[in-house]
Amino acid sequence: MTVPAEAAHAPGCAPEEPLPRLETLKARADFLRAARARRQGTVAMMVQARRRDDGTSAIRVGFTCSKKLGNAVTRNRAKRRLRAVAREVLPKRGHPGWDYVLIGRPGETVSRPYQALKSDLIRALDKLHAKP
RNA sequence: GCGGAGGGCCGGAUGGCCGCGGCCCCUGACGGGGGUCGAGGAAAGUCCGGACUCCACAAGGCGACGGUGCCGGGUAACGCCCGGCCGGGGCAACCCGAGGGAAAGCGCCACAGAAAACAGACCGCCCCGGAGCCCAUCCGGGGUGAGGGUGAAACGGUGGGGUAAGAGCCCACCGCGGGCCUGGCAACAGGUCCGGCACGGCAAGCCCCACCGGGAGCAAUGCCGAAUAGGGACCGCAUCAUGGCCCGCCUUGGCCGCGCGGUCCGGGUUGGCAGCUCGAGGUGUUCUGGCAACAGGACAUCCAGAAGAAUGGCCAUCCAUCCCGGGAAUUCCCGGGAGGACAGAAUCCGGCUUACAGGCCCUCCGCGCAA
RNA sequence: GCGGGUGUAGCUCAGGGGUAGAGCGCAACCUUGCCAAGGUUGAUGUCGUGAGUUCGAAUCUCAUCACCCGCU
Repeated sequence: MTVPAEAAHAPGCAPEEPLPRLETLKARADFLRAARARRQGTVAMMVQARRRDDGTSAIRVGFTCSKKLGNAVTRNRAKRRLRAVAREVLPKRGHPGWDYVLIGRPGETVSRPYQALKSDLIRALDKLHAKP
């Protein structure tokens, strides 16, 4: 369990080797393709993942927070927390050449403690990658 | 001290690590580094008013449709703001009011009641004549609208005189209407004289009067690139009926379509750039005019521009606030815990409305106490 | 950004100033050996919320909330 130790000095950690860059998913079609591929729900979010098989190696990630989350302020807050946790986890745990979509859930995405949110994403990624 | 009225302001602070968007500079090809700026009083609802852009462009009249509605002022404009008037509420400070016209017309006023709008008269009251010995009662004729009960509202109200009984029939006051005078720019107020009741309510029912309004909206609109043959633009010639030109009709112009020829662009879809942030600008101090809204001037200072959409994530301490335990009869101290309102720019301004934990300041009113 | 519509009984909807209604559903009873159907009777409402106009508002006016639908 490296999570507590990592959290202790996580803010200042300098990466040894250059981690793969994150790109933002923007086109509606990419979201629809990811939704048809693998998905895994957790307490605070739904994670969708898809291997692109187009030869490129970038990790792309998109975020969805619908009106069910609440008004504009809570939607923005949910999306920013998802973005923060993705930026911290995906470069190390994500697979190159995959697309990921993180979907916020009402209440939990905003109110869940940050460390729990983070372990939710790690556990979801492990399950998604383990699937055939 | 208690209770109340009006107005204004703030709406967490500091630090650390990791990040985001615009602009500038340096280094330089993917990139990296530095500097600087980066949400609100409501950014919200989209309820009004504008700026700006386009709609093939205008001028005038009539009519629809929509809006506004005491008076004066402010403003680019407004349905906003300021001052005043009138009506209503409150002991008061003060608050509330879609507040033009009901003798231009139409309509409605359920139930109850004799009668609901313009006159009439159900129970009554009174007089005369007759029937009846008289009374009671009945019949006929006439006067009356005082009394009764209904209703939200009943044909001016109260008091007195008067009368057969009554009645603005007469008188006083109030109310209503009209004339004149005074004050005021005006709404209106005050005074005086006359009339002698003749005009119930509803116009947020239709309506009448006055004033205002062309339509759409930055996803407007302009430009560039890729791509593709069904579309479109322009010019010239021809030209008849008719249709259309962002509510209808009319008048005066103007334009478009149908056919032939020529030239040019290139639909859907998708991407980029401009519009795009400096404007009736904001904030602070101050001067002049004004009761004020506001106007004019001086100085200083500030300026978010994204586009799956930045302005953040996490942590610590402090500050409000609350809870628990302990010491002191509350306030005070110590320890622990909880914990931060409503809410996120999307072309830009001026308003209105709505949401909002907690806190601060100023002015005023009533009551009580002390001096 | 612009525009439109709806809100009434558990459900679907009428009613457009004068006592809130219909159908389905629900409950009780009758009928039947039992059930269904049928019949009789009954209960049920802050008329989304708050102000205003009016003697009187589900209805008219204003504000507000929620939901739905168009156009670009």
